[in-house]
Amino acid sequence: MARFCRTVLVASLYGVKDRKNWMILSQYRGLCCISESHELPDWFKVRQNEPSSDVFDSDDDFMIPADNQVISDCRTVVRKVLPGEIVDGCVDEICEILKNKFSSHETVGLALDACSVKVSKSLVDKILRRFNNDWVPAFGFFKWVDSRPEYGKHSPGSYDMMVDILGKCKQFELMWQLVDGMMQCGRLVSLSTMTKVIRRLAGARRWDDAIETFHDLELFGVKKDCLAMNVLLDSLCKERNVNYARDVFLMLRSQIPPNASSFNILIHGWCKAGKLDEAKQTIKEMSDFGFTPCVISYTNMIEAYCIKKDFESVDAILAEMRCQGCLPNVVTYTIIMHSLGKANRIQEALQVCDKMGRDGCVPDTSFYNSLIFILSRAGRLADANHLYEEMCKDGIPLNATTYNTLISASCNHSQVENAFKLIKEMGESSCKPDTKSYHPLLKLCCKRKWTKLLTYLLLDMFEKDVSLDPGTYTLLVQGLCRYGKLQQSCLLFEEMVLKGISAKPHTFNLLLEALDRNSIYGAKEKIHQLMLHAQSMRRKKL
DNA sequence: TGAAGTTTAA
Repeated sequence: MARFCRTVLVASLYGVKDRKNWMILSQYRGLCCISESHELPDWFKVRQNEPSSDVFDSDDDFMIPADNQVISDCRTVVRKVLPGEIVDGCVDEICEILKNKFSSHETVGLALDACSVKVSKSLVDKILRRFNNDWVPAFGFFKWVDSRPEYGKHSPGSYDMMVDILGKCKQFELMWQLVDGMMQCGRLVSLSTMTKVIRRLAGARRWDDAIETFHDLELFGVKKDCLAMNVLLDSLCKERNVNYARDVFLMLRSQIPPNASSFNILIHGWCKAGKLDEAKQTIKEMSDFGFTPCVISYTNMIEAYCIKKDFESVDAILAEMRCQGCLPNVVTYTIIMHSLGKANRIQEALQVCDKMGRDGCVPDTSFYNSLIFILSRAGRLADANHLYEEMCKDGIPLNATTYNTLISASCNHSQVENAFKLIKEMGESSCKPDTKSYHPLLKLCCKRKWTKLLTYLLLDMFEKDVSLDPGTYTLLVQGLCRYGKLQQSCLLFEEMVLKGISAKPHTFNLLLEALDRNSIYGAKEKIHQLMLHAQSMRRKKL
């Protein structure tokens, strides 16, 4: 029954020559949940090099429907099909509801009141993980659960996840309200909570706020110790403000004794910023303070020279390490091999593998991933695939990066079917596909104007709860616009802005120019309004 | 993600 309804729905969707898919995708994501297993639709099975305007329609006449009839029809069908048949546990039932569009997090609760599932702690965490890019449904659900008398209190872990989601989506006012709420509920705020707050503030370039939060830690019952200081230093360094990190460090170190990590964090910050003199100076300070520079300190320096392609200096540091009795490890070797590969020095890169073996250092997943990357970049996709097989055979665990690297390589070599095979395998393995897995395929579809395949991929993403992140929206809006799919581009742009994701000025301009060129003034006005809306939202956030 | 390394990025 379920399969039948899905088929009918999908068929009717594709039957209308793509016109309404985009509206449905944008307006009613729940549609995608009706499939129990996913297969490639027939039209995909035609090979890409066989000309078939029907399959890879490069000029479909997409139109926005005048009313929302299609959407409400789909809702009716989906509702009829749902109970008991397709819903696999409470998680799916709740996701089904949460995938609708909500104007605010308050309205989410009203929609959820209609369902009668038993909420458990693990269910809350699963839902939060699935909606970690969509704060409105996540927060609405979180509040709704909180209001149910039988649930009790959220666990500190769930609170921390929610804090992180709000921070990631730059909802800082709500984030602070939640932290205050945690304070009122007892001693729920921990260093882990405040770590999320500090990292997200620094990530939004609110460096002063991040520093102020550190100074206020004790108000939240969290100790201002070396561990907390390191979180602040690391957040500042990772968000490219190593100068701030240094100032904070100089200010704090008389009150809070640093450890070796504090120095290594700073060394890493300087190295990433390409400031090698400062990095060397910090290594000296580290020794003066009584900490011996370790493999991490040296590896940071090596990475900085690798970025500059200064492999002679890399060798000099390796020699110095040996003198100090500090042996390079798999991380050191990965960095060197990767950089040689990127500098098109493949032979030398491969020699690193031998050298590592002689040192008795065992390759790990990241090392393999790196090797797969440089081999495919050098056009040796067959060797890369062979390595992947070797990993499977030798029991070296694969991770999402292994798959994502291979998918991207396959797309770059126009091996679309291999990319699909990998994404399918991924779904069946323990590492689930994420936005990065789909990214290269989406990009290729935009470039080749494969609208149907693109629609299929988006359906597949929604089905697997892979939410679109800002990068993917940007890719789609720009990609569709560049390749002449202006209306689809506008729709996605609208969805992006309404979700509170800030678009880059470049994206605005690209769209406006294209609409101008095509004299589509109505849409131009609409995009302009959305742009103003986005700007005022951004101002509110600041 | 979080004291160092791997994919993605106009």
